[in-house]
Amino acid sequence: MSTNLDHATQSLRELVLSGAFAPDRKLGEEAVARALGLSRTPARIAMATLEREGLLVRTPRRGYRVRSFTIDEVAGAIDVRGELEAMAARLVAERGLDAAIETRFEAAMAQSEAIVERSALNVADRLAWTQANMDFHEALIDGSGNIALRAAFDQVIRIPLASPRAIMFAVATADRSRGQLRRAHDDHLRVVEAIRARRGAAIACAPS
Amino acid sequence: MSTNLDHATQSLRELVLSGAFAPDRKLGEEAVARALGLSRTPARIAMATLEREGLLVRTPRRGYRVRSFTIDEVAGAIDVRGELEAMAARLVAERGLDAAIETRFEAAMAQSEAIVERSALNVADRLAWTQANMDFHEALIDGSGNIALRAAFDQVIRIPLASPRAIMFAVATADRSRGQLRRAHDDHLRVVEAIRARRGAAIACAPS
DNA sequence: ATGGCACATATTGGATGCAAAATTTGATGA
DNA sequence: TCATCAAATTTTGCATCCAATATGTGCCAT
Repeated sequence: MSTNLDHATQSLRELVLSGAFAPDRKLGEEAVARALGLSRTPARIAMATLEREGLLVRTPRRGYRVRSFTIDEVAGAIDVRGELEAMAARLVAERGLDAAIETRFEAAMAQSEAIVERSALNVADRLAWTQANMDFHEALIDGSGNIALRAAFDQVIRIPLASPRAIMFAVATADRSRGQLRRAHDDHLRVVEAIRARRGAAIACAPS
Repeated sequence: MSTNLDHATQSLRELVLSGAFAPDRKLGEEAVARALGLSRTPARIAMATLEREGLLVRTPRRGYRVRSFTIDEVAGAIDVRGELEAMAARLVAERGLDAAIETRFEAAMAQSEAIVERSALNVADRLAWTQANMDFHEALIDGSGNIALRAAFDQVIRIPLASPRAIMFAVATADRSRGQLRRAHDDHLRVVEAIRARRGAAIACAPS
């Protein structure tokens, strides 16, 4: 089960990420509460959570505001994500693939393979590819079996456009060529192969 | 200025880290509120924050409990920290040292150098060394100029015993030999030297 | 004696009320 | 006209209150 609070936090997160509030402008508790259809108490808690996530900035006694990110900051986040994923791949290679993770890898790969092979790619295809891409990266992180790595990853992908989910849209806004998808897919193939061969070292791939 | 909430969060964090509450046991709002000398509202926000940090676990409608960490999880966190610091060192080497960071490096190095040279080390010395060690690592992260790296680092060092502050006490509980301190100090020297020489690659050091 | 059910109690989740601090507005004087 | 200061209003931060749900206890039936 979930509570209203979880829902409120997620809603507010989506609102902020969708740009519903202007960056660097004051974000009043009352306004947020109204936007969420709740009172100020859960709104306040959701805002505190988003502050910890880095999406909002709080100045004591002066409220919250939406944090803005520069291109360099986003690029930096993607760098860190790549580093963490490379580490995850090494760890998975060392530990070996357990059945559950292997299943997730294969499902994601099959899905993305099918899409890449298609002749014409519509919006639904691209969304599906994005999902498969995310599933792959999530499986990689989970496979590492390192909860600190997982926590760091979660922290980093909260930076707008740094997530595997966002990359699709970041590159030329929803118009990524099949060639790029193909390349990302091949990268993933190489990673899985290296993991299977237990060659942990020197796994690196372009962000996807 | 700071508010009561910031104090509450910090106090609760320290209480949890100090083991004031038994792990995996229910942590009632009322109890926390009393422990903090505040009402339930700020207590709840502080608990939500600590949940996001990973120190508490929440089950909806069933409250929070203190999260327990295994040895492996702590070790994993230290691994991730090392990886992030290595990345930071590379980035600093690429960017070059700006004056402010260089000053911080030198202050930390001087402090730790002075302590390592001392003949007998009392508790105050060890605390001071811990502080200098922390300052060094903080300067390294800040010097990277990558806010995502900073955020990931902050997330990881919240795992008990994974912080540069905690390492001192983790190894044989406040009885680290001068040899170990010496080695850590030398590691730091090597890192700074490599950074000065702009050799970003292959910087790695033992946790300290 | 033990398992299950109903009732009593405690606790969470959310709304509202209140005081303090900050921002805005308006007035006054230079 | 513009700056400055003060009053009014808004907003934050915290405490308390209320409803809904979970938990604990004791009784009853088998």
